[in-house]
Parts: sequence; C-alpha cells; structure tokens
Amino acid sequence: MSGGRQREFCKTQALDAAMKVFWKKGYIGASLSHLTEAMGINKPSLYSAYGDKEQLFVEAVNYYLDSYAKPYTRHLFEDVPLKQRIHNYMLAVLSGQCHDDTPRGCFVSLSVTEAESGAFPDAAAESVRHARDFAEKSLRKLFKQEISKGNLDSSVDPKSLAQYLLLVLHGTAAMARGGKSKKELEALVKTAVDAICNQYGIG
Amino acid sequence: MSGGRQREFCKTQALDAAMKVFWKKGYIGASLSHLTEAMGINKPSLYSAYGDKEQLFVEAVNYYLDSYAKPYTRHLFEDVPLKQRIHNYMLAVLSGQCHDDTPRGCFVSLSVTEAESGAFPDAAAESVRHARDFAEKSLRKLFKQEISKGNLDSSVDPKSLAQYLLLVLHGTAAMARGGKSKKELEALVKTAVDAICNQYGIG
DNA sequence: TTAAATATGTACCAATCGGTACATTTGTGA
DNA sequence: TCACAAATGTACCGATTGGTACATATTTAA
Repeated sequence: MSGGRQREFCKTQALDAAMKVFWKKGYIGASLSHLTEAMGINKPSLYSAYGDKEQLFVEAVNYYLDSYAKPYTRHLFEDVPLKQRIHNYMLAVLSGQCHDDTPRGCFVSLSVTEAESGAFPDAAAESVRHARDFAEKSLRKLFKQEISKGNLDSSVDPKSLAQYLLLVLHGTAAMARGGKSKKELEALVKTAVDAICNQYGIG
Repeated sequence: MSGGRQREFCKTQALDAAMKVFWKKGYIGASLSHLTEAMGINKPSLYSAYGDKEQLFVEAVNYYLDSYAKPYTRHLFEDVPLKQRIHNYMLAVLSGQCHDDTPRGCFVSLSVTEAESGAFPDAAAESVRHARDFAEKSLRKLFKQEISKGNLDSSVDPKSLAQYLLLVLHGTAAMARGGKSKKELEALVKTAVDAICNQYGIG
C-alpha cells in the first residue's frame, strides 16, 4: 500500500465530467479552466491524476466508448428478428445523441471531424479512430453472422450495409447537434432503416 | 470617388483563402495568425477590410453559400427524370466534400456542429443556420413542385424526403472528413438514393 | 514520533489569443 | 504642389492558453 494524502475526488466521476466538457466544446474549445471547473478540481490535481490535457482526452474517449457506446451493441444480438434488432440499435444510439444529461450529437463523430483540423495531437486522434471503428466492426460481425445463419442473403455486402447504417448515424449526430428534435430524427431513422431493409430483403 | 492608397490584395481572393482556413480548422481553431498568413495580408489590413474575426467568418459563410453550395442546386431542376436529378445533385455535393482543393467535408455541417460548443458568437451562428436552411428549402421546393406536376406521389411528404437526403449528406460530410474515399462514399450515396426512391416509388 | 509520499491551493510561467495605436507609404482631388 | 484619405508594417495591448514550482496539508510505514 502506498502512503501519502488520499485523493479527495472520484477519478471516474471527474472523468465523466471532463468527457462531457470535451463532448460539448471539443478538444480545442475545452480549456483547462472549463475542465477543472466542471470536474471540481484544480489544475495540479488534474495533471497529477491524468497526465495532461491530451491524456485526459484519451481517457475520456475510452470511457465514452466503454460506458456509452458499447452498451448499445447488445441490441444487435438479442433474440428478435434482424430488422427489429437493427431498428432497436439505431434508436438506442439516436437516444444517446438526444439525451438531456449529455451534449447533443455523438462525441466520437464530433471528434473525428475535429481531428482533421490539424491541431489534434497524435494519440488523441488515434484514440478517436479506434472508437470510430468499434461500431463498424460490431455491425460487420453481425451481418456476417446473419449471412452464415441464412437470415441474410449472401449477396448482401456486410461492409456496405454496416457503412450505410453508420452513414445514417453520422447524419443524425450532426442533425441532433444542430437542434433537430428527437421525434423527427426517430422518423428519419425509421425511414432509413425501412428503406435499406426493403432494398436488401431484410424482413 | 474616394482618395487614399489602394488595396494591394483582392478581397474576394483573400476571402476565399480565409474560408478554407475556417473550413479546415473551424471558427475557434482558425487563429488570426493562420488567417492572415493564408490570406497573404497582415492584421490591420484584415480588420480594415472585414471588420473583425466574426464578420470575416460571416462573409466567408455567405461566400461559401453563393460560390460553392448554391450552384449544386441547378442539378435539381434540369430536364432529366427526377431520380436522376436527385442522384446528380447528391453526387455533386459529395464531390464538393471530397475535392482536393478544399478541406474535406462540408463547411456548413461542420460549423453547425461547432456552433453548439457555446463559444460561437451570435451573428456567426445565425449566418450558419441560414446557410444550412438553404439546401432544405431547395429540396422541399423541388418535391412540392414535382407533386403538383404529378411526377411524385402526393402521399410523399416533401419535408421528410428532403430531410432524408440532408441526413445522408451530413453523413457523407462526416465520413469524408474522417478520410473515407470518394469512391466508397459514391457507392453509399447510390445505395441511399436507390433505397429511398424505391421506397417512395420514384423511378 | 518521525520520515517519506502523495494531494491540494496559490501563484506564477512563456506563448498565444483577438485586437489596436501609430508611424509610414501610397494614392486622389484641388 | 499640397492637403487629405486610406492601406500597410511594426510593435504593442490585456486576457487567456496549457502547464508548473512551491509551500502546505494529509496520509501511511517505520
């Protein structure tokens, strides 16, 4: 056991607060003043607990992936028809993009965009790419699985179908961020899922 | 006629350069150093010609709308079948999102997202909203027109159809920004347009 | 009780931010 | 040629940025 004064804040709770600041303001727009205020700590505590701004951001992205994004994928593997699983998944993600307790839109989609500004440190950009790829892998895994089970026609390209759904989710993320209501976006998602399922014969 | 020394740079050309900097780096990320360097002028010249950073941004958004975004809409009203018009329009916008001479993605979609960070001046946010609404209005106008012409079933909601297409374009903007190839995005757009046209009986 | 270890709070650092004062240069109209 | 108007270049402003030195407070191990 190591000696010394014990930390007066919960690292995970503070990380959650920091993540929301990054989500709201972006990496560049989130100043240390914003971060420390939201986390309820001061700068030396932040640097001793997380390293620096970039490492804090990387931890925030990983935390977001584990605590917010990953749980959505359970909808993809439940015991209901494929189309309904897709629908449930899409609506769950959308719900996260429109939640009252978090900023609007998708933290990862936003960060992918910001990472292209040039003012993004390497490790931060890498963590964002990793988070982005997670959803696509889950969807591709699902569709390959369904093809081998015979629930999905083998002429369907798992990659294309996955990318189409991600295209829609990037779209809802941008529109949610822009203020479009959850109800309108739900209708759009329903249209998009219906259209692609009819196209690919997913019943 | 007013006397005085004459400007040594072209206002439109400098504005084009400034727009690309905002497009690449965002409003907050585009510092005056970046801007003046790209524009080839110094700060006092910038302030005397455009006012301040915010007014320069507003002019940049308006310039982008007139010179880049609006010309795409001509595809919507040409003398070819409706589905092909939609397809041509979507591919033209996509092409602008993947052009080598400009940053990737859509300047407006990006700015709408950034405007929600809270650190966005009012006039800047307003000009971005105005630019965003332009595309939707064009599409809704088209579909209303096509319904009254009998080329589109009257059960189709012009607003929903327009929003679906914008959803797709916000999606391609995010994915183009994230590095997805133009070829892959073209295939996705084709899939999305085919799917919605089949759904709505647009031949 | 004491030494080492860790956390916290204050007060600071150089660099950069958006923006401007001022002297200089270059032009127009009389 | 002269007075005035406008653009440019330099050099600066206060505020904020990410980051840290250092003194103090609190803990464990000896």
